[in-house]
Amino acid sequence: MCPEPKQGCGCRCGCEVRGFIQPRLLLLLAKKASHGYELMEALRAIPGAENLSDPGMLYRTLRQLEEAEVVRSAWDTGGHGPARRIYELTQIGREHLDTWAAEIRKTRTHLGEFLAEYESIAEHRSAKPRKRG
Amino acid sequence: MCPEPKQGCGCRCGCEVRGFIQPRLLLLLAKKASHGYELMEALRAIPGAENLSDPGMLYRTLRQLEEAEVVRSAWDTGGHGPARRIYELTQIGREHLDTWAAEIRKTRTHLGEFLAEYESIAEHRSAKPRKRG
DNA sequence: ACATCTATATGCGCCCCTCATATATTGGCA
DNA sequence: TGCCAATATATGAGGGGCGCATATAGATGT
Repeated sequence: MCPEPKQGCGCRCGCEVRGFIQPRLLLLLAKKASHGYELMEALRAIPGAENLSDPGMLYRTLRQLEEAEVVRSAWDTGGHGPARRIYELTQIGREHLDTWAAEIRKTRTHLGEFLAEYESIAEHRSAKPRKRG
Repeated sequence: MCPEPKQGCGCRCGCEVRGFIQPRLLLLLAKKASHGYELMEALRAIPGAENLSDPGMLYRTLRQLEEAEVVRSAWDTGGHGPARRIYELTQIGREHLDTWAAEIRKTRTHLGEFLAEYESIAEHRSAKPRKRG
């Protein structure tokens, strides 16, 4: 999106959903209780979620979610490496995930409507020569 | 998404695409050259884009887009009200819109994949009684 | 002894966005 | 004539999301 990405305009240059790390984490935790590092690697493996795997953002989000009682954590010292903080969803968390899913469904619809309108214009544009710009 | 939206947690509580006002404006301008106030009302009329119609964000974005040579403007003093700044897309702007559309298509796909996975879990969840949370 | 991997955590700074505010022109109405 | 509303553009303050760098520390391998 940046006119000159290499000149460091600072913008994000992409179409990303704000706060999307939250539903990603909730969905992962809905499948299986897990700890931060594992969630980080899971995000890294999901197409379209790679950039959500930043540890800074990740651990801060997990803390926020716990503060909001969306997740619950407990230390696990039984593993092989350093101690891990195991997170699991609460009932509130499951409800949050449902809410997120509804919002995401709406957003997806709106993106579809945008694309439909774009395509009708692009089609029209390719049908005749462009004016200079 | 906020645990306590009424207590003013400050978060956005929704699934919104970052910087989405940009492609919205580009698409509107691709259809017809226009000025800020008209674009604002157009956004207000689009389902899912109502919250993009803030004048502060709008005029600042238009200035940024002009700075980046994505749009071009000229004063129109012939109308009935105060002078209007008429914006139109440049060639760079049309290319930006194409790039945005490609990104949006990707994001839409990723949202779809998220929802598919969510639904398989929600289905599984509703098939048997939930554990306490 | 030392590097590497695993694992969690904090600090800095930019940018997007919301909300409030300022200003000028035009038109309607009493 | 005086006043308010609508039209139209623009700036300022403040907060949160996010990217990037950095710190810490236990466990493992050589």
